[in-house]
Amino acid sequence: MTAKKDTSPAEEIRALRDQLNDWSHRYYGLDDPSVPDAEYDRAFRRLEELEAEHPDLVTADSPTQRVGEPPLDAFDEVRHDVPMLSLGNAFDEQELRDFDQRVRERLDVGGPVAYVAEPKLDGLAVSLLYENGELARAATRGDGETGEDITINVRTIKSVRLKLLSDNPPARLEVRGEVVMPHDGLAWLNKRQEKAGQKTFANPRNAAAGSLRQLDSSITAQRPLEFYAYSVAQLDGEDWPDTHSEMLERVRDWGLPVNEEVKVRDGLDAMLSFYQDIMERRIDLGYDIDGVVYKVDRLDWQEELGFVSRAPRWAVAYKFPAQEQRTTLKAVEWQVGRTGALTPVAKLEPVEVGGVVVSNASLHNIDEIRRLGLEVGDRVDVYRAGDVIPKVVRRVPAPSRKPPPSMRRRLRKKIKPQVRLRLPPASKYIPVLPWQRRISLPAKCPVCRSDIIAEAGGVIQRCTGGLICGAQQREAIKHFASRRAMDIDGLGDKLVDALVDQGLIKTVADLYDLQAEDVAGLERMGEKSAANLIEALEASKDMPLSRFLFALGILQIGEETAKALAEAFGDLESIRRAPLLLFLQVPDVGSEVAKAIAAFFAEEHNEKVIDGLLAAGVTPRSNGAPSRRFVDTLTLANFLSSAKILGMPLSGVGTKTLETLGRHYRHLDALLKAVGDGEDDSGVKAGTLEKLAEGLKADGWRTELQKAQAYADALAAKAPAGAADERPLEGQTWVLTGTLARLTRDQAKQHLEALGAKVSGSVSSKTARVVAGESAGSKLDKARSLDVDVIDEEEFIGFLAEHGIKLDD
DNA sequence: AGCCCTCGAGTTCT
DNA sequence: CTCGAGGGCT
Repeated sequence: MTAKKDTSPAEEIRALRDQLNDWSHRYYGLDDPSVPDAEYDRAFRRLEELEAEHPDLVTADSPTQRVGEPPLDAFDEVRHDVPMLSLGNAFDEQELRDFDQRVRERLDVGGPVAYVAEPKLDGLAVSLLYENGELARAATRGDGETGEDITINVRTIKSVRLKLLSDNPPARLEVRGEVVMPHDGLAWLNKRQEKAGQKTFANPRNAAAGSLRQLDSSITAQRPLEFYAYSVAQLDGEDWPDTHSEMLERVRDWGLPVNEEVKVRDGLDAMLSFYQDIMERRIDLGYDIDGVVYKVDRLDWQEELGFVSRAPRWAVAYKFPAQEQRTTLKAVEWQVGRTGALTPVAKLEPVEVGGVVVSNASLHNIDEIRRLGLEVGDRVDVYRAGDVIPKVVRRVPAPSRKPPPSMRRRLRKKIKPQVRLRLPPASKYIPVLPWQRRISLPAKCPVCRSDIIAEAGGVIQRCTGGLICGAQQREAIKHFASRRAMDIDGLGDKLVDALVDQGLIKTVADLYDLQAEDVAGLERMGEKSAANLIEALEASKDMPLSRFLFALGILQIGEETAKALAEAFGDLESIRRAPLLLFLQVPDVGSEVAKAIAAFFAEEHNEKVIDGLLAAGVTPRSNGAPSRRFVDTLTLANFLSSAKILGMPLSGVGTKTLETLGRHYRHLDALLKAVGDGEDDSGVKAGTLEKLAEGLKADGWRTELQKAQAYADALAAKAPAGAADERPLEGQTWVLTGTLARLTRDQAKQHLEALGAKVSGSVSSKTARVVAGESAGSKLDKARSLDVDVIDEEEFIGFLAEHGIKLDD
C-alpha cells in the first residue's frame, strides 16, 4: 500500500496522507478498522520522515498535524452565529407524552410524527465550522451565545475530519456534536495519570472537559477523545434536505461520525421503546449517556414549531433517572475484615441512586479519603455506574466548613462534648464521633485495641490482634462456614454473630462442641434448625484438604493456592511442619505467600485451633502422599535460588551458577562438604564457593537449607514411585463459558482438573481451549478473535468420554 | 526491568 | 465485579 520508490516525494506524501486519512476515517468514523495498527503506524512514521525532509509539503490536513501546537495563554472568545440552545427536559413518561401531544397539536397532524431519536451523550458540546470543506474553527458551547475557540485542541481529535470527504463541499458548514471520552479510554488515561503521579478523573465527562480545555494542545492530543455529530446549524452553498435524518446522512457522507444509535422513530410508543432499549444497553455502549433526545425529523415542521425563549419546541431531552446523587457524609466507620484489614466505610444520608437506596459506601483506604479531601458532614456525590457498588465520587466544595450552629454554640461555651466512657461494642464497627470532622486513622484496632501496622506502602492498615480480635474472630468463622470453604449449611452471618455474642464460640474449633440445645434457644432458631445445624457441622468434618486449608483463612491463601498446597504436600501434617523454603517450591507460591503460610503455622493459637479441629473429628480428606511432580521439584538448585529470593546474601552469584552447583552436587550434604573442604570440581567460577560459604554463615541460612533438604528427603520417601500419573492436559489452561446442560460448571472444572488442566475465568492467548455452552458471551468472542480452539458441550462430553470420564445423568 | 495473567480480598442490596 | 498486587515470563 506504500507508494513506490520511483514516485516523487510530493506524490508519496499525498498518497500516504490520503491513505492514512482514509484508514483513520474507517476506524473512527465507520468503526471498521481496515488495517492493523502496526501498518497504520508504519505509514504514519514514513509520512513523518518525508515531511521532515520536505517541510514545504506539509499541509494542514496531514494526519501528522494532529499532535498539537504550542501552548496558548488563553482561549479566544467566539460568538456563535447561531446560538447554541439548551433543550427542554422530560423527566417521566407523562412529560414525554405531553411533548408529543403539543407537537401534534401545533402542527395539526393526527397520525404519529416521525422523530429522530438519539442517545444524549454525556460529554462536551462543540461547534465545528467548515469553510470550503476545511475545518476553520471549533468552539465550545459556553453560555450559548459566546464560547471559546478550541480549534487547536479539536484538531487533535482523530475522529474530527480536518477536511470534509467531498469533491464539492459546501462553502460554509457548521456542524454541532458532542466530544466524549469512552470508558476504556478513561480507564487507560487514569492508569497513566496515576503512574505519572497526576490527578485522575472522576468521570468521563470531567475528563473530556479537562482535556479540551488544555491550553497545551499536545496534551489534548494524547487524550482518547471521540466526536459525534448531532446537528447542522449552518449550511451555505447547497440546499438543505427535507429532514434532519437526511442531513445527518449527509454529515456522515462528509466523513464526520454520527452515532450509530441514532434512529428515526414514529410516534410515542416507538419513542418510548427506543428509550427503554437504550437504557438497558447503556452500560455496554462504551461511553456515558444521560438520556435520549428526540427531534422532529421534518425540517419544515421544525421551522413551523419555532422556539420558546431559549429552547426549541421541536426537541426534547428525556433524561435517565440520575445515577449520581448528592447526599451527606454522616460518619466514617472503620470496619475490620477477616484478615484484620481496616476499611473505612462512609455512612451516608440514605439516597436513591439508580433505583436502590444507598446508605453505605466503601472508601477503600485512607488514601482515598485524603484524595477526596473528605471530612464528616461534607456534601458528597455518590455514583453507581454499570456496577452495583456505590462509590463516593467527590466532595462538593462548600462555601465554608463552619461547624453547624449546634456545635458553634458548644464551642463558644467551651463545653466539651461528652464522651461516653464505654468500651467499644463487640461489633466490627466503631463510629467516628460526629463532632470529629477530621477523619483520621485509628491508632489502635477499634474492636480489640490491638496495635495497627501499616502494610503495602502504608495504604493498608491491619489489626495485629488476630484471633484475639472480636471482628477477626467473627469474620474468620463466617469464612470457615462459607459455601466455598467448609460449606456449613445454616451457619450464616447472623447466627455466627449471635453465637459469638452469647460467648458460645470463640474459634472455629468451638463450633464442633456445640450442642443442639445450646443453639435452640437463640433468636430465630427452633429445635429443627438447631438439629439441622448440628447435622451440617457433622457433614463438614469430611472435606477435601484443599477446602480445609482455604477455610483456615490463611492470609494470601485462596482457593487456588490451597489446592496447590494440598496437591503438593498430600496431607495436613506435612504442610504444618514444612520449612519456609519448601512452600516456595509450590507452583504459584512466591516469597510473600510462602512467608504468610509459615507465619500462620508459627502462631501458637493457630496451632491450637487446628489441633482442636482435628480432636473434634474433622478429618481433611487427602491422598496422603506428596505428589510426584512436587517432589521432583525439590532440588538443591531450586532451594538455592529460593533462598536467594528470600534474602540469603549471595550477591554476585547468579541463578545460572546456582543451578550449575545444584545440578552438580545434587544433595546439600555434598555441597556443604565441598564448601568445607574448599574444593570445588563443579566448574563454576573460582571464588563462588567462598561467596556461598559467606552466605551460608549469615542469618542461619545453613540451617534453613538443611531443614529444607531433610524435609525434602523425607517427602521423597513418601511420594509414589515412578513418573507422574496420567495427566494428558498437563500445562494447559481451559476456559468454560456459557451454560452447560448436562453438567455444572463446577463438575466440568473438576473433570478438567483431574486430567491436569487449569481452568481459568478469562480467555487469553495462552488459553488452550474454550468450552462454549448455551448463550456464551464475550469470552467466546474473545476466543474467536484470538483464534483459540473452541468446542461445544457435545464435543466436550465426547472428549471427556475419550479420557475415561463418563457422566451419570 | 517491565509486562501479562491470575489470584486474593473486599463490597452493596434485595 | 473490580482493584491491586504477587508471580512468572521475556
